[in-house]
Amino acid sequence: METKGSRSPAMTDVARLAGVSHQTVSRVLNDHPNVKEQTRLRVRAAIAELGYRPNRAARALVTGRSQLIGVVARNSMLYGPASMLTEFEQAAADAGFAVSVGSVRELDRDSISAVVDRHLDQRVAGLVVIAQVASATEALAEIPADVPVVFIDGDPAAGRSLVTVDQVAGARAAVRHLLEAGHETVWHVSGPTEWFDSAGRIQGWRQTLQEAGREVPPLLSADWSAAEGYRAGQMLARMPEVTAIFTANDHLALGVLRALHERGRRVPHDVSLVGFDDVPEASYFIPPLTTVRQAFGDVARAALTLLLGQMKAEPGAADTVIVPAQLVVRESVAPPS
Amino acid sequence: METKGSRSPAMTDVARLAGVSHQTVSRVLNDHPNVKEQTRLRVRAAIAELGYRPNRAARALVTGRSQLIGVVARNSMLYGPASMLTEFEQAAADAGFAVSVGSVRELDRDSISAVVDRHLDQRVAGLVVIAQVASATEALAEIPADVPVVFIDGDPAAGRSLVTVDQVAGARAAVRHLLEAGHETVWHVSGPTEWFDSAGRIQGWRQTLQEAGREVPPLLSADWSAAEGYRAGQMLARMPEVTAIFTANDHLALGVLRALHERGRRVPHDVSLVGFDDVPEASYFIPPLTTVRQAFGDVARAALTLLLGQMKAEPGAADTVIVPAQLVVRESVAPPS
DNA sequence: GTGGGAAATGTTATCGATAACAATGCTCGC
DNA sequence: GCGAGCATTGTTATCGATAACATTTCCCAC
Repeated sequence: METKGSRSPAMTDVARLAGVSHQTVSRVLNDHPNVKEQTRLRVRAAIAELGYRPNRAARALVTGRSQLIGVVARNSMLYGPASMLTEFEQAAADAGFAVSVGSVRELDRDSISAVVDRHLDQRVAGLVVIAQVASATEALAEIPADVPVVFIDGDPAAGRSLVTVDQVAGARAAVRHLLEAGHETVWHVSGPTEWFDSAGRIQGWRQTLQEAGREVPPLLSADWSAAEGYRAGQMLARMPEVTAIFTANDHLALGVLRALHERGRRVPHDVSLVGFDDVPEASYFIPPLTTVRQAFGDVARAALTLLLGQMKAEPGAADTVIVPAQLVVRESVAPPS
Repeated sequence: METKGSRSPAMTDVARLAGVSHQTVSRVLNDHPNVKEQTRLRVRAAIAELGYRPNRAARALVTGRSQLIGVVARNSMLYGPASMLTEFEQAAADAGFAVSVGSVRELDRDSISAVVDRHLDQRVAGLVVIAQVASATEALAEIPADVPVVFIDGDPAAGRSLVTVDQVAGARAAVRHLLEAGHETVWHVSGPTEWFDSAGRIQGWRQTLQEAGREVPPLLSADWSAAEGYRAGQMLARMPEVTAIFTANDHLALGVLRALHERGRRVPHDVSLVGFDDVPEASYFIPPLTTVRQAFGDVARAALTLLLGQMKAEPGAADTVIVPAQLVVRESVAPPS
């Protein structure tokens, strides 16, 4: 387009070409009502001819707000957060927004404040905080009240604008599936307990067992890694009474799978297993893993909708969207032998 | 900090408090040499007292360039690109830059141009293009020559500023490792052949076999998924002469692993297997996977360094950095039985 | 056909920084 | 003790958009 050696055209260039004032060009650009149709077309033509594109910096300066959405996320290669981010970026791009990521090593107050400040420097139009732990929610105190904010995965009870997957229901589906296969009870390898996601899954697991009048075995809590899944699996593999395991994500399941394999306990013949996430590889585990899928795309789109809503209307409007989770049945569950 | 209800302080506020002109404040901020030490301190104090932070939009407007680096990447949850992105964001943040991601469904010219244009709208200070296929490199024609650009994973022969992992050497190490274990030859399940990464790994595989005077078996090419790895694995599992397999990434290896398992061919007893990437779960595959690790952090930092270099000096300076890959030996390789 | 009011357009101020130039102040040599 | 020359600081213009207000145009009712 703008392969000319000179600088890119500004609004006044368009105005000159169209024979109007720059303000009229601005009005056309912003879809103001009081512009004659004929003028509008003339301006549009001039814009097209020059390949004009508005300078976002200038606009941001005068309006005090950019076409940029800041995302705060933990720096991690975890499947969930990473999926979330790409999905959100796609949705935002479709709505004409750019996304600036600010990742943070730990979700503590200070790190989050620093990233939020960086985003505010850029005069972001809104913020999305992927806040899987309570400390992240606390950091919201740092965010000025007039900046639209949406949380993903935060505390469902916080009364802030928030989108999250129905972890409890997902876990219930997983546990119910195992009970229905005939298992007496279900063991759970959870994620870090300070994560809301973990808490929800633990709660769903515990409730379902209790409602069915089953004994609730001790909780094994881990981080999200295959390594810790393996460690937990080594314990579980030694206990013959363990016939059904629900892990808080698929990578934990992978670790458990290997531990069971090493002790000669076969899945699903001896032990049934259900994961969470439905990572793309899950159907190629040995055996293919029954798991719970989270609709990250839906979460991302819902978050964007909430954010855009806040930009138009009052920021700070609390609105909670809970996206359902879905059990994906494969071959890692069977009746107890 | 700026919890006051009013707007955040501007440079003139700082100037007034420090008893200097706003220009002097600007000079302090930009580390200009000719400011008296005493004045500098006074201004610094005023900045701290007010919690002043420069308005990036205003700066971008007048300099024509923001403190924002645009990254163009394919929208995918592949381990490599995703790792790349987070690592780069970290490095950029440390250098005081924000990162705007622009992901794209396909790496064709049009999609890339669109994303690049969006970034140019934001007046990015530089661009990083994660360009795994040739079509991405072609799209560089759209990028004005005065914008610093660094490619990651692009065509090593393109003569553009580029950082990439030494795919050839990585593949050579993998194949050599298998040959040294005593295997007659090594089969290869590659990624999509139009990817530079794939091409490099194929080349390294082929070269190493040829140099050792071994027969080069037919290439099995796939996408990067466990699903296609499984399909390729089903074929390979049926062929008794296959004793060593090198897959172009770990997820392919996972699929192969399952296919071999299903046909009762044991790894590494009957078949040896080497992957590529070293995803965190790789040591929890059954058996733990020998693979090749790519130093994504190094790639990201090198890319940033190149980019900053271009910003200071001439953009367009061609400079190629090749980051080594490293074989990680685990348990999926053994001598042929 | 004329006055009123809305629709359409133009003018000027503004956002908050940097750049270019102007104007001080200081040091030092003779 | 005075002027050259550099170090330091201030003034004004500028980037490219939107906002607020001013002005012109148009249409219609009376």
